[in-house]
Amino acid sequence: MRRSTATVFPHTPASRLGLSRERILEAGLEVLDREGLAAFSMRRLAEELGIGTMTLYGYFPSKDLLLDAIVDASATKLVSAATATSGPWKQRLRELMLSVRQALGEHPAIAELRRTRPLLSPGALEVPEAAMSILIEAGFTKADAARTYRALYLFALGFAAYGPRGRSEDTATFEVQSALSAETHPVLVDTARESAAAMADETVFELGLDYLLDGMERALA
Amino acid sequence: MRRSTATVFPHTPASRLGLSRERILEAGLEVLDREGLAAFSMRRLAEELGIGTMTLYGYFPSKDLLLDAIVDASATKLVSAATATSGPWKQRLRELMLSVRQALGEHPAIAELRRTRPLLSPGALEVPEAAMSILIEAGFTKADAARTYRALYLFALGFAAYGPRGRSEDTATFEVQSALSAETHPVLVDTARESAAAMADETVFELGLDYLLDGMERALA
DNA sequence: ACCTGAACACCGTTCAAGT
DNA sequence: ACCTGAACACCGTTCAAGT
Repeated sequence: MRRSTATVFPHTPASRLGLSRERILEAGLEVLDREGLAAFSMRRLAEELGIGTMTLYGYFPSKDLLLDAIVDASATKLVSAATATSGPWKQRLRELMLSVRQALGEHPAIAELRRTRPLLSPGALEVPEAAMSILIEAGFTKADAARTYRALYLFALGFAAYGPRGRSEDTATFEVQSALSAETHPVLVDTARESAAAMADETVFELGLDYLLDGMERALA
Repeated sequence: MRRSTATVFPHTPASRLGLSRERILEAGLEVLDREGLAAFSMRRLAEELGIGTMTLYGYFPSKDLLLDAIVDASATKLVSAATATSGPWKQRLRELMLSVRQALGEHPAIAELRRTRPLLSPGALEVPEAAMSILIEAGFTKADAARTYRALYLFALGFAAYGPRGRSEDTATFEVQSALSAETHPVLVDTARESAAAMADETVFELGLDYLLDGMERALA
């Protein structure tokens, strides 16, 4: 149902203000990136574009559908990354998941939005198409390939949504230490610096991804 | 700063309405579970409790701090799960992560809230304390143990926040198939049933967890 | 002391009107 | 045809007042 936006509002009206759905989506993504989902409102976006709030409703029937369209548009950009290469399956899958993670990481608000908006536009499906192709070639059954891709994707989403968020390592250290006492949490106290560093560590994605790929390799053998 | 709630509002006032912070948190979690974060409002919660909206502000200084307290309270329940057992490190860690996943899955709105609320209350720290202890015993360095736990935890959060959500397998199949064409997505079309099943499959968590644990074992060797 | 209604500055969206 | 202000039913929170 939600996907019918494009057919309900099929073409750009002859705007007197230089408006178009694309222009609105672009500005919407900017506001999301800059101020976050919580600050995103129809009134705020209209102000950004210098138009009346209700003008937006000539291009998108609701805030929800506008957000869906922003998610779709930003997902389509993944296509080029997905159309990659040849080589050993582990390496190809690794590169694909790294590009997924990068794409998710560039727009943190998008990852948040995806929680309630499963992504099924053609552009967004390039990644699972490529991943499933690699997995089946590697020797997984259809069912195992699907479940395995799902595990990889959920890890990438988890990292994008809950991973490092600009917070500095020092801040994290302070936060961890101030909540601890040596009697109740001896190990965490002893590893406070390392735990704080891990929270800010972007390479945790690659660490987890390599654990997953190695575990997959073992399951194939 | 956010954690100072408890000291700013240290005790339950002598309520004429049988109110207490605990009672409010309990009702808040019920509303979150039943209606989701989007529907949660101070007015809605007050209505649920049969009190004036502003009465809530005598117990919690803001909606944000009330939500923090709900997250903390629900996290503390994990303690018992964390105080588990002996045995091989893989098995102990596996059980611990399964209990984390179960706890996160029982209250989906909590997983959503954690996105912007790092959890540092003493109760919530039992799990990382136990996990780090197992990992160091297994032979990981402090830094690798911290990064590895982080990867495991991000996978659990990803599954809780983005995993199966009651949607039936049939619905998922329909949604996947209706977006596909055989020319552009041959593999997905060929595996539509399996891909849809994977989206609804609760055991994907265990699959990914076992991949991670096997990969970790290999890294130790 | 505990509790609360009115009011303010927000929000998404309907509807009727303006060009 | 495209664009929009007023109005409605919401929201979190301040403030002053009620018991």
